[in-house]
Amino acid sequence: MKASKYPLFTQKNEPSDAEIISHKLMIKAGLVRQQSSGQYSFLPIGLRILKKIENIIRQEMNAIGSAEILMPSIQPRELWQESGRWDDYGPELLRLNDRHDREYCVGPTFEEVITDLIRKELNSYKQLPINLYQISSKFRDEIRPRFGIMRAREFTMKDAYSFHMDNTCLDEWYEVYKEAYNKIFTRLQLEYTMVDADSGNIGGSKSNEFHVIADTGEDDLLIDKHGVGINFEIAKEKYKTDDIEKISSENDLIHKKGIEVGHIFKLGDKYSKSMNLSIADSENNSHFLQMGCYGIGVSRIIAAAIEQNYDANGIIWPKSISPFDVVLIEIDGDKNKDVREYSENIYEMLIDKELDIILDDRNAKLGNKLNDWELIGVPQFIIIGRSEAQNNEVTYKKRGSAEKDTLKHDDIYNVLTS
RNA sequence: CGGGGUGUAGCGCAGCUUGGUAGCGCGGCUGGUUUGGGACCAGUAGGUCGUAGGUUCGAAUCCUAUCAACCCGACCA
Repeated sequence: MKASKYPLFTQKNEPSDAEIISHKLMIKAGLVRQQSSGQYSFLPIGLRILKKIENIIRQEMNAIGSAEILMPSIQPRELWQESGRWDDYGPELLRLNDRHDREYCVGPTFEEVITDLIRKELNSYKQLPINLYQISSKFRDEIRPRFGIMRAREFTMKDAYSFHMDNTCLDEWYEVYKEAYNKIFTRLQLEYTMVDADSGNIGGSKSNEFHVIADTGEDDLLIDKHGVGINFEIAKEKYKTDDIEKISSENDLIHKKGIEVGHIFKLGDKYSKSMNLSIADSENNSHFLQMGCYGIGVSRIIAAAIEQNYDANGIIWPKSISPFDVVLIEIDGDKNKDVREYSENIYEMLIDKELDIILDDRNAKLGNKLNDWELIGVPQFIIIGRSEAQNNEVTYKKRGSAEKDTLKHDDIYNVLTS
């Protein structure tokens, strides 16, 4: 990727309608642009980050044997009436009619659609368990969207669904997903915690939330010394008081703010019963399937990661989700043929080694380039000017540190990947 | 939905109190001088002041309505 041909949309001025740091930086660094309330276009850099997160999730879902599918976002009223949620879900469900005046909603979640799919496809209990997931756009008509993509109306979510013959199997798979979630958030290099949670209008018997810890989080968490936590919403019921300070001091719990980025549920037979998803066992006795569902707010993770990783100059991406592994900045390459050629050589060499690299060959000053990439948050810089080109070396710098090191040509790759 | 403030150039803002037909910074474009951490000089383009109506000789400015996005609250995987 060459910056001269790659549209960057960084801006110097603070956006006027952004309140929290992640929102401000996402606008300034040119990751997203607002289209209307709670709806954002992803610009090239923003989409690269989204795809990096998606791919980590995809790999870990595939690793546990969950298979990727894709379902339609516009869903017929009939399915939602079967589950009872056409009436229960409320105004957050965006409803619309087609040209034949048939009623639909824009999917905020997909229990109905996938339950319908499985009841049509499932022939035998021997096919169970079934584990499927998708990564797609969801729409929730929030009362008040806010904080940029943090609480958007349209957002990218990974939702997985599991189908089981019995509770024991559901319990086992619930733990498998839980473990996969721990792997995902560890790979994303985020400080996070899992808490017991309220299952809300998704329903079911048990649920756990995964929160990225951040002061700007909208959820109150109570965490014990082993890192095990509970959402304040259910702590209120458990301890029969609304006083969060009282609960935390009396029970030796630490109060922290969290951004909910994942939520897993044991649904039990809520949807299989209402939508009649059942199968005969080996003795020909019919059973409603046990279900689980497992969500991750993919786009929200971008904002959450920024809330945890930034400084006065901009974003600082964890290596795992940075839009690029490294930016190669040439100084006056447009005027100095040696610099340009040498930069291109280094660039080609690193591409061959499959690093995600962008060569900033724009006709701009060094300070401008550095400021752009510090704002965007790429974790590693290689700088090439006249002296580097002459001496067959490069200047290496990490995001967030003022220190600059000189690297010999042969050491570049090792340092970048260490 | 209740409360609050806000809509003026791509972005950030001033002008409004006290009506006289728009200005600043950033960004853009052209030329020149610069160039190892956001350069400087000169020139230049870009806005029927959210929209509609009203008052007035005259409205960005006053009045009414309306729309939009933002903040607080209720609500929310």
